[in-house]
Amino acid sequence: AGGPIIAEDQARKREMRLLKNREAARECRRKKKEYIKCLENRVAVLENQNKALIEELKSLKELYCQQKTD
Amino acid sequence: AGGPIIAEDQARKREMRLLKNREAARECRRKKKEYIKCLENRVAVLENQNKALIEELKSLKELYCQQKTD
Amino acid sequence: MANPRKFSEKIALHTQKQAEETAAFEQIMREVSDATSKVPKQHLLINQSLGSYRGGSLPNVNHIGSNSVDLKVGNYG
Amino acid sequence: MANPRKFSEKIALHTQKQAEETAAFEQIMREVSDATSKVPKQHLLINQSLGSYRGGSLPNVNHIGSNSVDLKVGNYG
DNA sequence: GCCGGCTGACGTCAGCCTGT
DNA sequence: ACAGGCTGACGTCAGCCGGC
Repeated sequence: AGGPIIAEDQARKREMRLLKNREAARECRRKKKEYIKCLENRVAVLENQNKALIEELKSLKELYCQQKTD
Repeated sequence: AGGPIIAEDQARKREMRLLKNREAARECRRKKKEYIKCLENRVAVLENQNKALIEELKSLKELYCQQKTD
Repeated sequence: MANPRKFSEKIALHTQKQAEETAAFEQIMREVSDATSKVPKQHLLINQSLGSYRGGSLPNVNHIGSNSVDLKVGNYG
Repeated sequence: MANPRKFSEKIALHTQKQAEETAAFEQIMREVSDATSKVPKQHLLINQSLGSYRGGSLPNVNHIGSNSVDLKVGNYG
């Protein structure tokens, strides 16, 4: 009868799904890793900008206070 | 003979390792998730501080320029 | 050493840096606020109403269950 | 909408915000630099040697293979 | 040395959301 | 409704590194 034939089709369908999901999982892990690197790099950039802004604020404050005493 | 007994010990050793590694994997995934949340929260905090510092720098610059014209 | 393997140490390093940077941030904000509160010369004008408005909406990383701490900045007026 | 599921969209949002913030950062730095370069009154003193030193070491996230861009800040003197 | 704790990477299952 | 793409979470294997 046609039973085993249908079973073979379902088996191939399942293997296809597993293969697709396998590759998708690899790409997903890669993207997640890249996202973490993006976050760490963004933290580093914001850190440097914060330090530079604070230093600039200190300098400008000193200039402002010095000029205020004139 | 003592063959099967040794095999049973090795099997229990293996199951013990698998169990330990299972729980370790759960805790590791939890810590990784917490680390990502930490990074995202840190980015948000640095973002707000950056904006506040830029606004403060703008205000102080205007005050400095205004007083410079006296 | 600067980039540990364990996630616990990474979190510890980030929280420590965040605490230090927040302290330096609040300190410089207070210093600038104190310096600008003392009126320049003897003008005595109250021109600080607009121009120093800090009311940005917070980024809101996850909105629920994000364990966010110190997200909003204080008003150093 | 603000917190997409796909990692690609998250990365895109972060890179976009980083570009905007970097532009605003460089702009305000140039403005302050231009405002301070014009000597206050007619004093004409060169007192800008010390006090505006920017030479911090960079955080250095991974030191290898981190694809770090725009990590160092420029010298707006 | 070797052994155990943590983590990187894999494949699989279950679930959400979008487009058809 | 239903199939398909992405991702969250699981268990397993392999590998690194610190402590015994």
